[in-house]
Amino acid sequence: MADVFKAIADETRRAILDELSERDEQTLFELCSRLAMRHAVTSSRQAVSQHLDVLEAAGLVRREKRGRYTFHTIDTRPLAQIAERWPAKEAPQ
Amino acid sequence: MADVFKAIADETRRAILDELSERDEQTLFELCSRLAMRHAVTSSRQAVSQHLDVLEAAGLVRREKRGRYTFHTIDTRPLAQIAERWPAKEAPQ
DNA sequence: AGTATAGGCAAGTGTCCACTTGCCTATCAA
DNA sequence: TTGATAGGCAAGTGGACACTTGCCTATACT
Repeated sequence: MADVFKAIADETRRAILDELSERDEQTLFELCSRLAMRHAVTSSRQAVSQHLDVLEAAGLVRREKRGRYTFHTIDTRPLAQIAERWPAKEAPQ
Repeated sequence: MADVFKAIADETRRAILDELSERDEQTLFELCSRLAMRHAVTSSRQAVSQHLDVLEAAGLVRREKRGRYTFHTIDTRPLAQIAERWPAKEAPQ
């Protein structure tokens, strides 16, 4: 669970989640080009790949290999637990 | 908003939010002793104070000074926006 | 006035981490 | 089978940040 907090602490990884949230099942190269064009992310392919390692370790992204392509899918379930950990108070003044 | 992600990336700061979520309106010294006893946090007073600076900058903690005491209050509202940013998909398989 | 309590300010240190660089492997098309 | 595409592996580097240390200020109590 601590991995989830570390994962979303980085701006580039949040942009990756944004992008995967718009369009799922992207390959690494696809992600790189779309991040550059639509999210002003200039990171290299290796940098994005390392970010995907972190996101996968946190359970926020799943990888599925088919032939020479690896598709990436977002999994938002770990994020739901964050708001549940510190519940809103009953009566805001 | 980026400050919120940075703020909750740290284990000690999450423990501070846990503690304030259980008991609000604590002073710095009160927080330090309760963190040590109940959350196994061994950080110094200065360390906790610096963490509270970060939490305040993120809008997650408010400070209120009365006399020689400063009381700390949790504000969970910024956390609600996290789950909203990456909405859950409609039909999980 | 003097002392204890509650807390702030600021410089220094060590560690983690994002990113780069260079090279290697695997799959597919001609 | 040669080349292009898609991606992995690993070492090195620079900067951000959590934490300490030392000293200072302010409020309250006797």
